[in-house]
Amino acid sequence: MGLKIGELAKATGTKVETVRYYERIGLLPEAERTSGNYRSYAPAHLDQLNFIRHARRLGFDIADIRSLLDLAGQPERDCAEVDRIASGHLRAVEDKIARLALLREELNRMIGQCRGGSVGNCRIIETLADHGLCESDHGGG
Amino acid sequence: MGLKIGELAKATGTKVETVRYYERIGLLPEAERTSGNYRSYAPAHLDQLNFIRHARRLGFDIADIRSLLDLAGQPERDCAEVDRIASGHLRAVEDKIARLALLREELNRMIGQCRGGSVGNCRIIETLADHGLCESDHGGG
DNA sequence: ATGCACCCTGTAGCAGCTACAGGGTCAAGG
DNA sequence: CCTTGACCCTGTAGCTGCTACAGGGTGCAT
Repeated sequence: MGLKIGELAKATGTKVETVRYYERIGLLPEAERTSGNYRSYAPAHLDQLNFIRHARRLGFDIADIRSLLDLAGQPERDCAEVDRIASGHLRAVEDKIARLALLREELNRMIGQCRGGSVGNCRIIETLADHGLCESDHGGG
Repeated sequence: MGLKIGELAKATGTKVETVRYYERIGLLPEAERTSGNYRSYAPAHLDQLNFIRHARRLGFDIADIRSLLDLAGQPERDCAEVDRIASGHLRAVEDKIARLALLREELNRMIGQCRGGSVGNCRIIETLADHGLCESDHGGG
C-alpha cells in the first residue's frame, strides 16, 4: 500500500540510492517492508523527505537538518533554536559569497591583464606564480 | 642541501601531509632522497608548490592546476588555453555566487517571517516543509 | 644511551552522495 | 511454466582535497 522506494524517489526528486543513504545515516526513519523485503513508505516519509530535500537545496548540512527535524517534532518548543540554525547558515552563505566575490575580482584582474600571445609572457601564469602580484586578500581558507 | 619537507611546507604555508599528497597524485614531482630517505627539495619545487597553492587559493581544482602547470612548462605556446581555463573557472565562480545569492534571498525571507513563538507555527519550519512557499528558484543542483 | 623533533609509509576518515556488482521479486506475455 | 524486463535488495568502493592517525626510522643534542 505504501510507496515503493522508486516512487518515493520520483515524487521527491531524489535518487533511490540517496533515499537509502538517508535511511542508513538515520536521517529518514526506516520503512516497513513488504513480504518480498521491499521498503514501503507512508505519507509521513514523503513529507519528511520533502523537508530534507528542501533544506538541502537551501544548503543546510545534514547535521543542521537533523536538528531541524528534531525541532519540527516538538511543536510546543520555542523556535529560537530554529532561528539560530537558520541564521547561522545564512551567515555561512554570506561568508561564502564574500570569499567568492574576492576570488572573482582577482580572477577578473588576472584575466583582464592577458593580452594574448605566448604562455612565456602570459600574465595569468605570472600572477599564479607570484602571489605578490595580487592585490586582494583571497587568502588562506 | 635541499629543503626538508617540513621546511618546504612552512615556506609555502602548506601542511606536510598535503605536500606528500601532491607528490602522491603527481601534482608535485618526486623529490630527491637523502641517505636517510628524507625528501630533499630544490628551489624548483618551492616555485611549483607556490604556484599550486596560489591557484588553489584562487579556487582552481587539481585538474585545472595540472593543465596550468603543463602549459607553464611550454612558454612558446599560445596562451589561449590558459585563458580558457581561467575564464572557465571565473564563470564557475560567478555561477556559484549567483546560486548562493538566491539561497541568501530565500533564507533572508524565511528568517524575516519568523516572529518568534513556538516551533508549531514557525514560518521557517513551515517553509522548509513546503517548497511551494518559496518564491525563487533555489532549485535542483 | 636517551630524549626529542622531525621524517617515513600506509591507511582510514571527513561530506554527501553516486555507482557499481551480484543477486532477489514481481507482473506481463508467450 | 518460463522468460523477460523493470524494479528492488545488500554491500562496498569511488568522487574531491585534503587531514589525521599508527607504527616505525633518522639525526642531533645531551
